[in-house]
Amino acid sequence: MNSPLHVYKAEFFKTLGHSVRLAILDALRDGPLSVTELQAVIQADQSILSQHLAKLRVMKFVSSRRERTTIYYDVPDREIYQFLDLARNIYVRQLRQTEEMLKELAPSEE
Amino acid sequence: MNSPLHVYKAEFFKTLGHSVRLAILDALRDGPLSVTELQAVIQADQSILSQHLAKLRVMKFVSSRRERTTIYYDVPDREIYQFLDLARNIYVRQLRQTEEMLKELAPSEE
DNA sequence: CTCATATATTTGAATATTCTAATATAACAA
DNA sequence: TTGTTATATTAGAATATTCAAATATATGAG
Repeated sequence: MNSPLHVYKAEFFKTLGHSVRLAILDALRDGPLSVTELQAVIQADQSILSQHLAKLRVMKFVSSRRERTTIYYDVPDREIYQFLDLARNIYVRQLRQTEEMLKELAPSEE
Repeated sequence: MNSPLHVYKAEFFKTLGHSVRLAILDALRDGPLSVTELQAVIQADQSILSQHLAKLRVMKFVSSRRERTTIYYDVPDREIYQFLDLARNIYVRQLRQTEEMLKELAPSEE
């Protein structure tokens, strides 16, 4: 049950469980960006961004390459976007379910 | 950047970021199970399981139905399994990458 | 070498999550 | 009613994660 693989799977999802890290992956959808560019797109400061990039690097969601003083981050495994899109389908349905419950609740004010 | 939706997405992944919760979803792959049955399959005690089921319920990964004194849990949105399988493809590749790095390291003992 | 720019790492406090143990609730049987 | 089984919830301690601030490193210019 708590085999290394099970733990690894959990780490995989945990790594995606932060809004800044999701924003980073989103920002890299159309190709590599430098840290400075990421800072501009996502409103987060340098240190925070660097810390989250480190986590994404450890779990191999992103790769980086230096070009002079600039470091470009990239998402080498493009299937991640298919995966994120599938996730979106699911959580949109989950949200709609909640919405419907609220609608049922509102008119009768129960 | 920290819009409610972004936070919600993160919650979605965070909910999957625990080995017991992943084990629960795995156990429910072939149909509903009661809490007692889940306890048998996954080696975790009642309270723990119940707490993790609560989190999965809140995020609508599972639904529950009572039958006399027994409560059966189910995964109503089957697309979740497609999604989990896609995740597996990705993290298996990520693990292989790490494995290759280790192989490169071993022979030369660098 | 010194300075500037870009990025990474470390440290500790703030916050969130998980676990354990105890208690609560719900359904039913006797 | 009392007891029993199945499950849920609560409370607090243990642990993990995040953030902010400070510091470190790497590269290149002058």
